[in-house]
Amino acid sequence: MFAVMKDTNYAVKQTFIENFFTDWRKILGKNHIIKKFELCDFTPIYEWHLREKEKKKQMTTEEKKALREEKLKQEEKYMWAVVDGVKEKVGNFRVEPPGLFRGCGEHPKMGKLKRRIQPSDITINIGKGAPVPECPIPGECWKEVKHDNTVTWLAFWNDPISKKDFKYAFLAASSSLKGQSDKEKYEKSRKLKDHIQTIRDNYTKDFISKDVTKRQIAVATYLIDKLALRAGNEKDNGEADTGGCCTLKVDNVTCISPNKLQLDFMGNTVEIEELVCKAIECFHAGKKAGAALFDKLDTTTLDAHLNDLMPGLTAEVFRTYNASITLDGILHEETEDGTLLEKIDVYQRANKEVAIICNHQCCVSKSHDAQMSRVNEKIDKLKGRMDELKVDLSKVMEGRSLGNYKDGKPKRNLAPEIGHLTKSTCRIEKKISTLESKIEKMEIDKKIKEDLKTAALGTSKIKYLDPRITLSWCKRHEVPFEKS
DNA sequence: GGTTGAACTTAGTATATCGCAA
DNA sequence: TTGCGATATACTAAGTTCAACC
Repeated sequence: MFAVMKDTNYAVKQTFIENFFTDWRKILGKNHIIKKFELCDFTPIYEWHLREKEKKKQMTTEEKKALREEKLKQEEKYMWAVVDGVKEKVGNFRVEPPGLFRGCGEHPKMGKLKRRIQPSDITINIGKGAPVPECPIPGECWKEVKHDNTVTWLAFWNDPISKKDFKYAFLAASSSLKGQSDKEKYEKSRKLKDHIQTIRDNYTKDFISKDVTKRQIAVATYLIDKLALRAGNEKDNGEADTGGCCTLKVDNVTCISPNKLQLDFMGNTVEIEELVCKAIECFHAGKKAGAALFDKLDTTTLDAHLNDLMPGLTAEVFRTYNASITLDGILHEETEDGTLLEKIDVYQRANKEVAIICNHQCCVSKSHDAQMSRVNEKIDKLKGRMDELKVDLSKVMEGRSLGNYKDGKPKRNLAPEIGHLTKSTCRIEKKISTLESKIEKMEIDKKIKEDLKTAALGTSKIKYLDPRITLSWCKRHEVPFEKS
């Protein structure tokens, strides 16, 4: 497990190594010859792993296909569950295999061994009288078989890394159960549309409330609405150190008077209301680094307040609402009668805008730099060609010969006689202008690529954009749904 | 009224697959 | 046909919410 991770940056992190070695030594036992991590050479195992990977890569398409079909055949019987008489797809029917825990950020438990899950760890939830799924390991049995029809999970086990956490087997996202709850989510966010003006008026008033708690609630709601922050629950020590709105520390937030704000986990400074800036400066006063910005606030308090404003309103609803309405707005404003590609481009840009609002990030891809320099090369080449054309143009203007190409062949003289001057300069000029727009387009593409190297579009599309907005736009503008 | 914990949603990453241009 | 980049999917960690409990 460790050797396979040799080329990741986990393998060089002290916490990761320490946690890994502690757990490994437990397995090795006190008297084992292996005592020091530094003396272990994992290279042979790593090289074996690389060879196996290469073997897999070398397989022909048919071999891969056969393998896939064989796997599918074996899994078929685990892929479905009958719920209220309807066959539904199961999301995850495999337990998490053993491995080394990979937490996000500087997680204190990274590298710990995630042990194998046994049938005796697993609780099954099925209908009363339904046949109990056969335990796949002979001689072992399930921890428990329950018949709870008030929950949607099919099975669960305790997370071996964080004992108090559970891992569940649920139905797939395409199941009617998940679809139904998705629909309810989007209906709720549509309902917010009818309340949003009142809510915004309300918190704007409270920016200057004498009551500190009220003022903190107002500013927190504003940040959630305006910057699409997530709620920010308290977490135990021993978990990843990340934060949302309610857990903001004074050092996460810098005010730039009179109306700008810098959040350390977001790239740019953002423009905010001056009164919000003043309020935040006030919340800062007298606090040391590491202190909570909203000391009078937690998610329970905040959600209670939101629930008063609109039944069922929570912090997350603002994100869904703002994401979906942004998509709708951009699609309405910017879609023009154009080619299919142009329409899809509008959709993409709207999607990207939403991803930026929701701060959906990803790592820069390994090949990003290489891709960029390839684009740069292409642009340079085109620019070189452009310079040549310009020289040609001036020569033609002066009635001179164009000379030869590098390979010695004479350049096609576009204007052998002065009489054709206008026509030939036109042709060169036209070439120059198409080249110009080509370069321009590439420069724009390059900029977009660079700007969005850390933006992930998938999450907002699946979790925050009401599919009905996309569907109706597709219908209106004759774009096939699967292209959006 | 605050705390805890169960259940469920959201998020990011590794990997597989797709689709298009060279 | 191939190889690359874009896109989809699988996986699992991290987060939210709500209700039970004390």
